[in-house]
Amino acid sequence: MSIADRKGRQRAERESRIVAAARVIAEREGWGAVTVRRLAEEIEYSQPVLYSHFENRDAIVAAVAIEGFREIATTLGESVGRSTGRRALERAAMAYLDFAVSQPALYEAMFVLPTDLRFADARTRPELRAGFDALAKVVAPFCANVETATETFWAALHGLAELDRAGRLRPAARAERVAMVVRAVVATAGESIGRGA
Amino acid sequence: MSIADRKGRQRAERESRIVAAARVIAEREGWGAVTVRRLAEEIEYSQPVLYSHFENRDAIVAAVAIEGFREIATTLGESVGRSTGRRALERAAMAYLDFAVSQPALYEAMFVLPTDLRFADARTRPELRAGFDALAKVVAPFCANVETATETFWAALHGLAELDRAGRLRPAARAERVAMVVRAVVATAGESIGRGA
DNA sequence: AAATTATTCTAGCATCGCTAGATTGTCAAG
DNA sequence: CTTGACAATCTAGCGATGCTAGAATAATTT
Repeated sequence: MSIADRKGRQRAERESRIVAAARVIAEREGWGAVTVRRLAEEIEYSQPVLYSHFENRDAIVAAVAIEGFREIATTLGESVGRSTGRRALERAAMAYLDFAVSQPALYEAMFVLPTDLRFADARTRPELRAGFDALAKVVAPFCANVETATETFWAALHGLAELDRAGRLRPAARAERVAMVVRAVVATAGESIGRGA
Repeated sequence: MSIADRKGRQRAERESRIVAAARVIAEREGWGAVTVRRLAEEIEYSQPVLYSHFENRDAIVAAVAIEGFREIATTLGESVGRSTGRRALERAAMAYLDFAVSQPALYEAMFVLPTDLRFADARTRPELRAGFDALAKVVAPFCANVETATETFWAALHGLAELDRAGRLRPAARAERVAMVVRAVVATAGESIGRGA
């Protein structure tokens, strides 16, 4: 079955070349420049070939997004490292923002463009959950209701990333805003534990 | 000059009919359904007429967005009313989220679709600033660095709105998340004042 | 009434996502 | 080696998009 294996490998490789090309073009020229014709030219095949790999253009964007979710999970994990407590919070927050700002098109694919990737749902793909778990880990020491606190922490970071990316916040104050979010999580710890849920 | 006035009025009215149609269609069927042909049919003129009002399709979206910025500013102001302190924070936060969730297409126009409306900039249009100021007003009592604190508060609300809209948070926990943000602002007050800037 | 200007429409271009049907390549059976 | 079946791929084109040039109409001025 070695020959069928080779075909399968080549097919998989072609698929990943499509995704890689989409990602590169998007990051360089924006998602508007990622057309099916352009991708076909890039991988040196005709357009219908793309549709044997992906149902439609959105599915290609979604494939890039999933790459992004995988990467942000490991990036968050690595950035935290062995640090704990407030230090871990700070590093995770900074790493999150750096990720979003340094790869805006990737981040856009993950959070702005597609809608068919469900989250708070049973069908949620594991890639989408890993990043959330990484955040939950650093938030947990400070909050009783971890799920809600993580959602809120994540939302704050996401909001900072989005508004920053859109040029709607003062770039110079980025670190200060991150520090403020971290301080907020730390400060609520006493209250929230004292108050219960 | 009454006749020229009438023409000006009619022209302005036609323009606002375009914007209104775009907004209604977007809210009912999504922005993808807002095509130039569709809008032309809606106002019962040919397509080129639209281009005598707006430079391109994006400019129509931007016009809807500006309506949104005007409205969210007054909505925030009204929701706060005479309340102060923590109460004012809570009401503003809830009003913000309600606005975003109840008019998703409008909110999308304001924050997702266009990029040519600049913010932290000298050319920032006053409509875009008013909402920010409304938030600053309720945040100010709790923070020394109002500008940064308002940016951060706004980002938290925006993140909650976006992730909520995309179905990536548990809908049932929305109020809890808002409460958490409010609590965070209140809790940081002591620290941030004590620590200075 | 004629000429000029402003207003609006018809018709079409380039490009997009996507697909049906023809064409080529591959490989086992005769 | 030939042939036939099957898989892989391409050519060509459909419908819809944003946008625009140039024709046609309406309004205003001379």
